[in-house]
Amino acid sequence: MSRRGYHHGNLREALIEAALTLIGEKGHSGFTFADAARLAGVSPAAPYRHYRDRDALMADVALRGFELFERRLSRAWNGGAPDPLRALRGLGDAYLAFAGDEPAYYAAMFEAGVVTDTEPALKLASNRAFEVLKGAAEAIAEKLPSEGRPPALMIALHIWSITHGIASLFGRGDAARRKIPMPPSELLEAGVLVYLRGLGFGHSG
Amino acid sequence: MSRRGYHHGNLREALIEAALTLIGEKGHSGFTFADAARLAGVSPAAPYRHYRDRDALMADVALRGFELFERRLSRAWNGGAPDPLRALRGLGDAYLAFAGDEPAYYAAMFEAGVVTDTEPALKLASNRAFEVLKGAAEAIAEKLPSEGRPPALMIALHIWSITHGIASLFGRGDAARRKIPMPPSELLEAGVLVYLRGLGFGHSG
DNA sequence: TAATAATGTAATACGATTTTACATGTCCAC
DNA sequence: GTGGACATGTAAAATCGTATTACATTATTA
Repeated sequence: MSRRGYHHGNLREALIEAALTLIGEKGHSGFTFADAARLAGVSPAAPYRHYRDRDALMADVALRGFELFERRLSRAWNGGAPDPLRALRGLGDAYLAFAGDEPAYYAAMFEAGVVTDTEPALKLASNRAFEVLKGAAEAIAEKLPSEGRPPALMIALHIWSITHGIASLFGRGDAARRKIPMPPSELLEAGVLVYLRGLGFGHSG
Repeated sequence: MSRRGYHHGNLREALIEAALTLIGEKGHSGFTFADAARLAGVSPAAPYRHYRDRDALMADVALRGFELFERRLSRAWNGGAPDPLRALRGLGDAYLAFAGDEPAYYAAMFEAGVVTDTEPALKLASNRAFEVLKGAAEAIAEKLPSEGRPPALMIALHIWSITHGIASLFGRGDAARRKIPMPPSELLEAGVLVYLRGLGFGHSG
């Protein structure tokens, strides 16, 4: 992060670090390109060598966020071990922990208005993170009675939605969190258990 | 909106209108105080007579958004008529329709980083909107088997979370929407039905 | 090692933010 | 009604972020 001469040496990474710090402090609209440059110890024009504008830096933060997110979710899911239900619980906890522990990444990914469709790398990283959830839903679906079972994609979207809703409304690591009389992880676990019971989970099928 | 003399006559309202227009066009971070002033036809300093800064204007947009939201949700719930299940479906549809049709309000309420806890009026309006959901959850809970039934508050939080998650991820009226192969309202309805089945809805209790 | 690419700075133009002093209009007490 | 207080507007100016351009320095490599 500290530069040794005329050239910084690793400005791109330093700008990402600076953006994360500033977003964490003041929210996704509370950081400027010039702030990031100052924090990295370079002139206000230097960041333009690495990013077209502030939004491009934000998009790169989101990209790295999705990549980190995917790793965290994959590790938590752990291939469905020791059993799909426990692994799913761990997956939900990892999702909530990410939103709580990395509010800057989370804001860049989901709240800064970054459009994931236009940038292929961003779209890919976002899809990969979702694929972890989809894989989990498929493993769960196999344990369900086949009669009237919805597609695994729909199950994945339901679980993603309630998890994302809880994370966004109650599980954020900043001032915008709404307070409720229970931990978000408990709320999520209870909700998913009710949902899975509604799908006949645990019955023979 | 058009002024007749030295004084605007209704600048406060005009600024809200301008903010909604600009947020709708360019997202919650894509409008400035000066933009709003220009759109209202006044000097850049005029808005400061009505709002401390841009964030205060955004907070007022959020406040009005919550008030409108509460009216829309109340009307959709309609006291639980003709029956709680149908009314709940209408409530969910109203929630999604609000997010889709009023992305500017929705962004100010849920994505602009407005802290609802510090401003009493904002907190009140936000709570009132949630109370509609809570009332619906209570009406639904009465139809459930009493054994192992979670508190109505928890049911309300589950339904709020999945609805908000679907609205945020798939149901927004702007470019940040992620695309899925089904309408958000259908995804929500299916999810809530599974959840209610998991609570024993429809069984005798 | 010399040319070239990569990466930084300085200077500059422009616009947004925010304050201060001042101008104009509204409205209520009398 | 009218005069003064208050509300609400403008103008001007200081400060800062954005973004471009010309130039300076370092890294890379043929």
